[in-house]
Amino acid sequence: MTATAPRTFPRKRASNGTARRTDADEIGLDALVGHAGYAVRRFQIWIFQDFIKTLGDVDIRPTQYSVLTVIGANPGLSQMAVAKRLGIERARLVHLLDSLEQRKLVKRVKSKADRRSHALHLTIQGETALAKFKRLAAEHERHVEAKIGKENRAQLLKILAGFT
Amino acid sequence: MTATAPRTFPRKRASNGTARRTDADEIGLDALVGHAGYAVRRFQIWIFQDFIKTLGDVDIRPTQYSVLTVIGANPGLSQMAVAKRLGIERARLVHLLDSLEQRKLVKRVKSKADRRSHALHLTIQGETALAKFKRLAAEHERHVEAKIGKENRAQLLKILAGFT
DNA sequence: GAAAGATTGTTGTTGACGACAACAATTGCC
DNA sequence: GGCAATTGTTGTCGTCAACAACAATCTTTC
Repeated sequence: MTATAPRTFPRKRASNGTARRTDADEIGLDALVGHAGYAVRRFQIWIFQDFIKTLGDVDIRPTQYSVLTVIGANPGLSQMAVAKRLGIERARLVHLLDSLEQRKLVKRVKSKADRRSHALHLTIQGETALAKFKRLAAEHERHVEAKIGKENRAQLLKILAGFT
Repeated sequence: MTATAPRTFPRKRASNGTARRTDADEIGLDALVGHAGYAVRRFQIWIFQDFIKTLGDVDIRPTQYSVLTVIGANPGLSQMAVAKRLGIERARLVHLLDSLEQRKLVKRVKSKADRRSHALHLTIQGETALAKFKRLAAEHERHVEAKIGKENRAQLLKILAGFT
């Protein structure tokens, strides 16, 4: 655009007299402080990033973990039931299960009772893998405790119990 | 509709007589209960949906609201500073500001001190609009109180204050 | 004072994710 | 038997985070 590029300017030191306020600490949030949604959002981002990192070696994301956990605790569920329970779109669950089935962690068994639906089960490797995932998830949960405090985490779980 | 699915009262029963466990209430979550991330995620989805619905008439989403709030409280900030403060990618902020600028709520002023950066300001309409947004956001916050309880919300804000 | 490196805004891509819509196969209902 | 509803699937669209590359500009360093 502006092809003229004579940059020989007298030194305008922006960092001398006028504070530039580029540091996050100095910037006020005004009304944002006191908004539950903002705090929850930031916390959720942090917690997911820690979960993803902690379970990075096994390459399991939070949603995948929740699917495996529910299937593990309730073998034979249909995709619709899992989707409803976890608040996932059934269209989305298709891809999630495709991935998990490809990794031999889950298998779709054609249901005898309802030939439209699939009964979801963990494979043998899925069971042992989930056990490992749970250990790593527990480690992640300890990170949360370390971040906000043990009793704060317990308090939080109690407050939000109605949403699980 | 996702998180707090309305209960289906009549127990569904397959033709063969075995309970089908399609209702969410009957499905256990096993290890998922006790995971802070899961509860926080579900709560965050609920809270954002209520925010979007409550500010639906003015068509303002949570992220847009946070950007407007920070600019309103700190006029003249650069895009980089806003992005850092809110934990948004600067690439993402470009589109957000494009939209807000198109709606005449925000203006990008070429900075004198640093010709690379833009000083962000609310327009006059932006100021009055933000005032209205804040009233609606306060209404949303009352919804949160009604959902989890007044002192629970306060407790939550205290616990998560470090993430803002 | 000029070269080298860092920063700012921008554009683009990728992938996870939610919301919808349409479809075939199957089931339930009347 | 016929018709509406359900289940899994495929596809599209839009939001959002994470990167990468780039031009313009600033800062640092020699």
